[in-house]
Amino acid sequence: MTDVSLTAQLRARGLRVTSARARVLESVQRLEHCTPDQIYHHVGQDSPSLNITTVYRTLDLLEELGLIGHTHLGHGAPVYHLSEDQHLHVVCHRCESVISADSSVLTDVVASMEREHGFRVDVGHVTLSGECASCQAGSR
Amino acid sequence: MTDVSLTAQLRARGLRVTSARARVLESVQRLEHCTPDQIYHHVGQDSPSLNITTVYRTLDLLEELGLIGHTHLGHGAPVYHLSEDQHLHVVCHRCESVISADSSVLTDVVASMEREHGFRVDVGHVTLSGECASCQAGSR
DNA sequence: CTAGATGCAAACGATTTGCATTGGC
DNA sequence: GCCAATGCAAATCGTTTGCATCTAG
Repeated sequence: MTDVSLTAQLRARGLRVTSARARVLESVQRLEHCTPDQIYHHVGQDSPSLNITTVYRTLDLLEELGLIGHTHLGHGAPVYHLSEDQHLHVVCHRCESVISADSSVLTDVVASMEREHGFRVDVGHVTLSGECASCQAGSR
Repeated sequence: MTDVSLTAQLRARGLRVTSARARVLESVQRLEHCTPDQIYHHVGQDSPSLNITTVYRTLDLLEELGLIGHTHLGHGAPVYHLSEDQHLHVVCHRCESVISADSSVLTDVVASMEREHGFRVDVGHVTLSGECASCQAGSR
């Protein structure tokens, strides 16, 4: 289904349908939350492997097409995910663990940003950070 | 006042009170939302200038002391701000402009993350991203 | 005087760019 | 065959590390 969508989107823009594009999209789908480097290694398990540069360029393209999105969990590399799995990322800045929360917790925030600032929040791109339950317990 | 606090915090930990530390803290205070590089240049307008390495090390220290905090507006460098100006950062991923919103819009989200996941959200570290009003108008 | 702070240069990880080659259409 | 897509190497950006020197206490 994403596949059909990819081909359609590429054709619609006069871009070429290549195996690199399909393979990167599959990896994002499979790995769920993944950095460019993880995708590079995952794709590279097949042969021939893709160049890391191509992974970066393809991720940018897939994002422009609206098929994937990314968020920043912290200082490091961004993580990519399919646009269709829309959820909120929550990361602990002590132990780096990530939990996914339902994006509905932001419904009111989205509405008030829209109302007060005309700003349209992209929920899939939001990461909340703070301290998780076990780190709060441990740091005492 | 932040100054008194800095000296006190350093003394309390047996660390040294140096001009580099005071100058970096002043720059963060003055510049409001600033990257390590911007701080480096701002501090460097005086002489003698500080080394960029010292800026990084000092920012880490000031953050550990709880005097400053940082958030990630996007792909690039983090931005630092005084802990006392607690507000929510909102950035447009098209034009990169940043607006500050009152952190109270997150009150309910913070409460529900606490209740449902025992997770304590750090509001000063949160950045919402999306599309600002003028970019929405422009992209049509 | 001595440990902690700073400067300097080099290393590092993530990403981008320029340019030559390849491959969809 | 042509232009988009890819590979490759080098450049770039932000940040960290190792080590020598300096300075607050």
